[in-house]
Amino acid sequence: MIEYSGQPHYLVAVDCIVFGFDGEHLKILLVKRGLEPEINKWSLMGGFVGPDESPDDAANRVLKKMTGLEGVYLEQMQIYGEPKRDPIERTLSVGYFALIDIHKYEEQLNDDYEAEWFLINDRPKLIFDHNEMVADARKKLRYKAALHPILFEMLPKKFTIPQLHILFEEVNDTEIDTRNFSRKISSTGLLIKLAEKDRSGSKKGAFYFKLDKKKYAANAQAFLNLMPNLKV
Amino acid sequence: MIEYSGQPHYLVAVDCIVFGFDGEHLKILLVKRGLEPEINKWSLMGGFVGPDESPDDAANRVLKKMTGLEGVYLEQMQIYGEPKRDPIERTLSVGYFALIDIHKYEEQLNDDYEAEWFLINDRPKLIFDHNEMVADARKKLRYKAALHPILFEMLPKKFTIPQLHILFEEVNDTEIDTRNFSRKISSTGLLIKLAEKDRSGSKKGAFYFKLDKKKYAANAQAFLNLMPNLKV
DNA sequence: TTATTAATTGTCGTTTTGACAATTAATAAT
DNA sequence: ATTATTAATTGTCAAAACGACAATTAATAA
Repeated sequence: MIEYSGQPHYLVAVDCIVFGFDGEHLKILLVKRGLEPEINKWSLMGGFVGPDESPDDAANRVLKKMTGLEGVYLEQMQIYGEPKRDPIERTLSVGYFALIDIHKYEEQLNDDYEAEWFLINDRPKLIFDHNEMVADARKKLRYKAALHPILFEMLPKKFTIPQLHILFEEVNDTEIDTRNFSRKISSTGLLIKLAEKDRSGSKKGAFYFKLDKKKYAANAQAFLNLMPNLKV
Repeated sequence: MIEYSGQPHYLVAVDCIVFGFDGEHLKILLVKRGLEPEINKWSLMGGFVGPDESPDDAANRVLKKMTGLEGVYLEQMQIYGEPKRDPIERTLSVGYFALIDIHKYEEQLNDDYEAEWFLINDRPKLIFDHNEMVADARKKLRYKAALHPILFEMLPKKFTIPQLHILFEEVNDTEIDTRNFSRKISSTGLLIKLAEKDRSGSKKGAFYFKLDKKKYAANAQAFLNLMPNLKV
């Protein structure tokens, strides 16, 4: 068999920044690393890319293994490839960010892996360059969410406008006028109002909405301007 | 030395989609592949990631080697990692797109490498998954250029609004109203009008402009809405 | 019955957008 | 020298979007 002679070979891994929303704050899912070095330290969930899978496949596999979830929103971020980033041997890692419904996860919790949710603003120090990855993922999430309706991925099927509002504020770390927000979200035409109300949060109660999946699919690539003062 | 035992190792490469603009059309720079398999077939310029460099470093090195240019606009696109994408042995490739001033390149042309500019819409079939990479790069270029002032990177230091206008139309494959375009570009405040005129294109002549580099740097991350009908 | 609270709908002046017209500065033709 | 021609530039205006802010509504608690 022919080979590209003399070229160096490296390990290739994937690391996933898993975002969730508990109704109040943005969270990320971390695991305790299971191998040396830095064993038992907090890290992103990751794994090596196997011989018969693409990095995308690997990310989905890792996510399935550690959360039990399939078909989650997963997006390739960038590659991390500094020569010395892994002290043992050279490993390039493809960073992904994932958006999941935090409640869905709790149901399917897999206790084999020590996974835990942390507030994005109060998380432990992570191994290697994982801290940088989280910072990058957060930026990318903001960027993407300002233009595309992806934050729904972190909410249950039925959700209220106030819930969505808090989520947007959390992701963007800013206050958004409640009244203008409702109007903007409504104008996207992506939501279908349900008859049912959520009475847990207030006396009046807030109507539940669900995604119009057809329109959502059609608008996944469209530019939407979902944030005020988008133009600096 | 400790190793991650039993994990497979792969080759890691970079491939660059180099965009240029000749005043009329969008072009890409291709090279004739110098090694087996598919030797002498047209391909993107690429190379393996060396042991002491990051993928970003490698992309810059390849670009320098094949075009003579340094400090060009280079952006990581995504990783291509299907197991069978390279028939010889498994190679993952990080795709980059680059924007260069086509005239700058001509000056520094390096004849050691058989590089040639092709119209983006009339290019030869490329090896492996390079055709897919070009398609992806084009999409990404459109996306990015709709929001951020990056197309200037393909123009000379002095350029006219009509030149910029044609470039925008080329990249987006659409017609843009000349009058609204000038106004929008002016309103960004990124351009400085020069006293000199370009008289080659018309009787009246068009004023030259140059970038306000300070404002350009400040707006590199800002959202600008540079395309009409951005919202679908 | 009233006070309270949060959700929802409404108002309005300003800015942006995009379709379209008029003017201007040069050269080429008469 | 005057006029026609051409492309660059500036201008107009109605519709839509934006964003600051107020009023109303539907429930519960006092």
